Amino acid sequence: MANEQREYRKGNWTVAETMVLIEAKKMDDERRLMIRHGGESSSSGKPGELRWKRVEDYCWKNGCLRSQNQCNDKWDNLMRDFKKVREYQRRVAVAGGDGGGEKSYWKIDKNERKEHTLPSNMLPQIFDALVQVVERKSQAEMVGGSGGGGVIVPAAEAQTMLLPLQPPAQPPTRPFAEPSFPTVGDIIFELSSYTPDSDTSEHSESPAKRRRGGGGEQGGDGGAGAVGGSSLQEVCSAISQSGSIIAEAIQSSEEREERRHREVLSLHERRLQIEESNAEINRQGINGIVDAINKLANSMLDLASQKNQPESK
DNA sequence: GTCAGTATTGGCTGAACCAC
DNA sequence: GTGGTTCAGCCAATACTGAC
Repeated sequence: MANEQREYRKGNWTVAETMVLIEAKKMDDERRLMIRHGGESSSSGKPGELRWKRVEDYCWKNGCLRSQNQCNDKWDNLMRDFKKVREYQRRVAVAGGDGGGEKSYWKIDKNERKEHTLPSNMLPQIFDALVQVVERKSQAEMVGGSGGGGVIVPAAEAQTMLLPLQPPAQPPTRPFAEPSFPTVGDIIFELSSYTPDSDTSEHSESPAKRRRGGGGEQGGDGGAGAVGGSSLQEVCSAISQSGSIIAEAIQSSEEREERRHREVLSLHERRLQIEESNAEINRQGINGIVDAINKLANSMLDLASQKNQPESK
């Protein structure tokens, strides 16, 4: 089907393209999970149906004209940056948040980010989208287990969901936003990182990370957050679970909305195409009729002139 | 057990951009 | 013009997963 030669776009990825890629990856993850959990016949292994090809196709359908290799590479780079930021945010949370020495990633400037070897320009909306994909994936992979796990609620989402009375301070697309008001997301972040089974992503986290084993520097896995009383743990995990439930509800409703929006757009496009082709058909039809009438008129004139001639003689 | 596909990470290069 | 930075793109290495 997609055998035609595609002309792939080059150059920097726009935010829109990146969001499409993240969406594509999310869809693909969902699809694979469905397959894995028996939702579909396990045709996942079709040799011809390569994963990144599907991602590429999805991207093309949504206006992101990149090749599967480009998508793969971009995703790699995205994940690298994302993990750095996420790790930093966790450290900040564990160290006591803004009260302590370190500030949230979103509150530090470019130079400070550089000092921490963090990406200088990770956008909150992209980070949020990645949080949704990564956390959902790791959660889904744990399904069957307690399922609880600490969910990292994206900063922007947490703000909208827990502070409904906030004025619409954040425009739909935040150019290079640094959330200026208190980041509830960070608070949830903090809570999430305290949950007993906090490191949700560590479970799914890279085989490679495991392979590089030892991972010396990050020694502070799991147990690092040794929190005092078990009651505190319970409260934290309860809050975190509630947060995850709310986040999931919001997320699924957003997804539905988005899907509907896309359907409406594609319907609109199809309608325009049909209208255009109708107009074209009408034009051709009218032209045909005009031609026919002209021919008829001509032949009538000919006929009339022929009839007139013998009489005149 | 083998193999193909995939995920992840690290390293490198080249182009584009920016500050000086 | 030059040097530094960022990012896309490419490659290699390693390990996991699922099919056979």
